Parts: sequence; C-alpha cells; structure tokens
Amino acid sequence: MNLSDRKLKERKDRQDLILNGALQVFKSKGIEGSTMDEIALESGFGKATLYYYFKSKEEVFAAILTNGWKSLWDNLEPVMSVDNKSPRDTFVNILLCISDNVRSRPGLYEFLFNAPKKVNFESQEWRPFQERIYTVITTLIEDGIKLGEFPQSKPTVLFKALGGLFMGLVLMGKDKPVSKKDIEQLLNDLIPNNTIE
Amino acid sequence: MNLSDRKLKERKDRQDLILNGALQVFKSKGIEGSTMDEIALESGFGKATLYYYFKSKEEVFAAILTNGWKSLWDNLEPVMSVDNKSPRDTFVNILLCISDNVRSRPGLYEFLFNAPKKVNFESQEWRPFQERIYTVITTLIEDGIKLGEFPQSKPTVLFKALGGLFMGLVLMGKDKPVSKKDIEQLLNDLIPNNTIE
DNA sequence: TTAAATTTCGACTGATGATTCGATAAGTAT
DNA sequence: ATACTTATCGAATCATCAGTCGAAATTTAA
Repeated sequence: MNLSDRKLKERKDRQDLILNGALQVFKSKGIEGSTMDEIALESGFGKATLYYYFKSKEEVFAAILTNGWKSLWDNLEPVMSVDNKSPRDTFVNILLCISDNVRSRPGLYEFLFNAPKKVNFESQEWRPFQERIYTVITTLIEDGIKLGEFPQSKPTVLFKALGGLFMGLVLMGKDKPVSKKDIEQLLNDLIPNNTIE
Repeated sequence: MNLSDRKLKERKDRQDLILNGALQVFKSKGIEGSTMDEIALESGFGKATLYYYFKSKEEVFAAILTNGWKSLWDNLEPVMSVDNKSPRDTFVNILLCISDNVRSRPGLYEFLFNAPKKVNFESQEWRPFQERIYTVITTLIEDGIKLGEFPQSKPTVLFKALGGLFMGLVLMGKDKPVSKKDIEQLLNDLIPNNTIE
C-alpha cells in the first residue's frame, strides 16, 4: 500500500516549511554563511529531519530557486503567449505580472535574481525556467526594435539596460505597489515611442 | 636603519602578485569557495607567506576592493570635477573613463561591482570611495533632470536603469573596445534630448 | 665574514559545520 | 494489540579550512 494523498500533501507542506525557513536564514546570513542548524531552528525541525526531506544543503538551495523560477514562469507564460498585441504592450504586461509576483512573495524574488550569482553550486535545474523567461524577453525586445517601438540599439545592450529597470521595479515594489500607470510612465521616459519625429 | 625604498617597492610588488592571484581564484571559485591554499598556489607563494603580507583572508579581499575603487576614483575625480559642461556631457565622459578603466584591467571591475553584494565582511574601507562615486553620479543625474537633459523620472529609478546600462557597458567592453561614438549612441537611444518637442 | 633583520614555507592546530548514525516515537493497517 | 512503515532528532563523525609555529633560507650592513 502506497502513501495516501494526504500523506503526500503533508510531506510537501513540511518541505515548504523547511524551504521558507531556509529562505529567511539565507536572506539574513547569506548562503555560505547559513548553517543547517540555523535552518533547522528557524523552520522548527531537528537538523537530521532536514536530511530526511532533502539530500543536502545544496538541494535545499536548489529547491528554492527551482520552485521560484518555475512559479514565475507559470504565471508569466500566459501573458507572454498573447501575441495579438505589440511587443511594447506585451512588455508592459510582463512587467506588471512580475510586479504582482514580487509583491505576493516579499523577499523571494530579490533572492531569485541575485542568489545564483553568489554561489557556484553544481545543480542548476532552475536554469531552464530562467532561460526560457530571458529568451522570451530578448525575442520580444528584438521584435520591438524591428517594429521601431524600442530604440535601435543592440538587443543585448538594451536588455542589460532594461535589466536595470527591472531591478528598479523590484526594489520599488517593496515599498509601494506599482500600478500600470507607473510602469507606462517609466517606459515612456526611457523608451520613447520614436516611430515618428 | 629603515627599509630601503627598493625593499618597500619589492614588498608592494609581492603584495600585488598575491592580490592578482587572489582575484583569479575569487573569480573562478567565488569568495567563500576560495581557500588560502589555492590563492597561495596561484600566486606562487607558500600559504604562510600570505599571512606575512596580510593579516587574514578578509584583508586580502578588502585590499582588492580598496585598491580597485580607489584607483577608479583617482581616475574619475578629474573628469567629474570639470563643471563647465552640461551634466549630460559629463555623464558621457564618466562612462568613457569607466570604460577605459575596465578595459585596462580585465575582470577586475566585474568583481568590484558584484563582489560586495556577495559577502558580509566586517572591513569596508572601500565604501567611502564607492560612495563618493555613487554620490557624484546621483547628483549629476539630479542636475540633468532639473535641466531637462534627462527624463523626468525619479532619480533613484533612473539611477537603477542607468546602472543596467553601466553593466551592459562593462560586459560589452570585455569583447570589443567601446568608442565615444558607441556611448553617445547608447545615450541618444535611451536618454533622448527632450528639451524641445 | 658574521650577526641581525627580513622573507619563506610546510606541517600542525582548532574550530566550524555538513552529513550520518542509531535510537525512539508516531502513525497505520491487520 | 502487534508488526510495519513513516517521521523525528541529538549526538557522533568526518572533512575542510583559516590561521599559527618554528625552523630554515636569503638579504643586508658592519
């Protein structure tokens, strides 16, 4: 007889508790600076129990990233695949969607966006999701440039600059909600509609 | 009788050798992931010798940052204090100057710009230099906005977006030299001169 | 040439922290 | 109730470094 559904769900819930605790500790102490003892304490389990649910510290770390990027992708996917709009409109909607996600899980996304740079771990199962998102956005920018809706710069460079804007948005979002108006304002400032003139 | 000038210079040279080796290792393994043994191997000294020149691993790290930010400041300072120009012109010149620095020490500046986020060390003697640079640039952007040379966004947000541009520049610079023309092109794309229209 | 100062280094120490062990407690089904 | 599976945990291991030691090599100055 296998584990019942309830059992499976409870197990998943406990894993989430551990992951949430780990995120707290990672954020305050940094990844290398965090110990499994602290994570155990923070999440309310014994240290050995962590190893019952996860093979290693690295797996805990990877699980946070994978869950995060996957859920961001799941929410973004439908927005991205609407294609009866101009790249610019899609771009605005993507920013709005990201902003919603960021607000719903305070602290998680700063971690998602920064943590991978800080560490040289082996497992990188989250990369595919991250890359899918980057690819779609890059394509979007390329299309926007072709259609003259974005500046005629190199896409890679423009992507970097817009990356800064993203970050500004993420950090801005921590304090106050970001409305569609705010985002359009920003885009109008930084990416003027230069089809005319 | 004190150490001769030659002796002092040789000592400084050896410190630089160690620092360069350390930078290599830090870049490839990350800061926490690097061991003093590796740094010793890479720089061609015995481990104990590192401790003859530096008190601790942290001091090695701090020395890299302090040297780097200080030398960037020293090069930037004269460019920044020319004030018979428009903020926009000064901004272009700053970017050019940074670009020169980046090209002259490949790899160093990615480290300077990213490493401080990765670590929670005590000593932060490099901060004053870093902050001086940030402050001047922020003021410059504020002035630019007042004079209508930059978009009328919040300075902090604009700073973030321009931060992305900086990074694009840094990474771009790795492949090919960046000319004054390139930079002006980028600025024209992203920060149109909207005094008229 | 020789004593003092400077520089070098491999081997040792001690602390820290990830991972494992072995025992115990719930929970479940018969 | 009783065997079997699942879950929990503190204590013991084991590896990895940062940092120290004490001896030796090299350089300098008399």
